[in-house]
Amino acid sequence: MNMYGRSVVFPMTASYYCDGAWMFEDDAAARARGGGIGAMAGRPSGRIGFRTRSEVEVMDDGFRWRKYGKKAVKSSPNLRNYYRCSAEGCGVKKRVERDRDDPLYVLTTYDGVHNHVTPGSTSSRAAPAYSAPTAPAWTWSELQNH
DNA sequence: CGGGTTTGACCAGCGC
DNA sequence: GCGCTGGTCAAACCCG
Repeated sequence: MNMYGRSVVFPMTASYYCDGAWMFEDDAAARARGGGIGAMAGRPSGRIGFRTRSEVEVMDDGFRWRKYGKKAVKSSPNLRNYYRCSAEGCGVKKRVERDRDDPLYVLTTYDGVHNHVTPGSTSSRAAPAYSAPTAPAWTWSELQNH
C-alpha cells in the first residue's frame, strides 16, 4: 500500500511488447492463457517491455538493479533511466521511462535473461518463479503482490 | 567502509 | 561527411 491508496503498481489492463512489437492484452486474459506475461518473458530474445500504471518507476521484481545512467530522449519530455542487474555475470538490462502521453504510466523494458536466482526471494517473497535460465524471472501474480 | 546513485562526457550507429 | 540520438562509462558523491 502506498500513499496513493493503491496497494499495487500494476493496473487491471496490462500492455507489453515482445520483439519490438507492442501488444495489448487484458491481465485476466494473459493469465488465462497460462503464465501470462511470464510466459512471454521466457522467450530467447529476452526483450520484454511493460507499460504499467504506477506512481513509482522502481518496482521490486526480486532483483537488485543498479542505475548506470539516465538520458532525456528527444521523443519524450521525460527522462529515461537505465538499470542493470547488480549480479556479476548477469548482463540483464532494464530501461524505465514514463509514457509521453500518460505520465502516470511507466514503460519498463527488460533486456536479457537472468542467469542467477533472485536474491532473498525465498524469505519475503512467495514462490519465486525462477527455475531455469530461460524461465521467467517472476510471475504476473507475484508482481501483483506489491 | 561498501554499495549504490549521480552526472557529465564519450562513443557508436544511423540518417540525411 | 556531418549531425543527431541513444546508450554506456566512469569518477565523485551520498547514504546506510
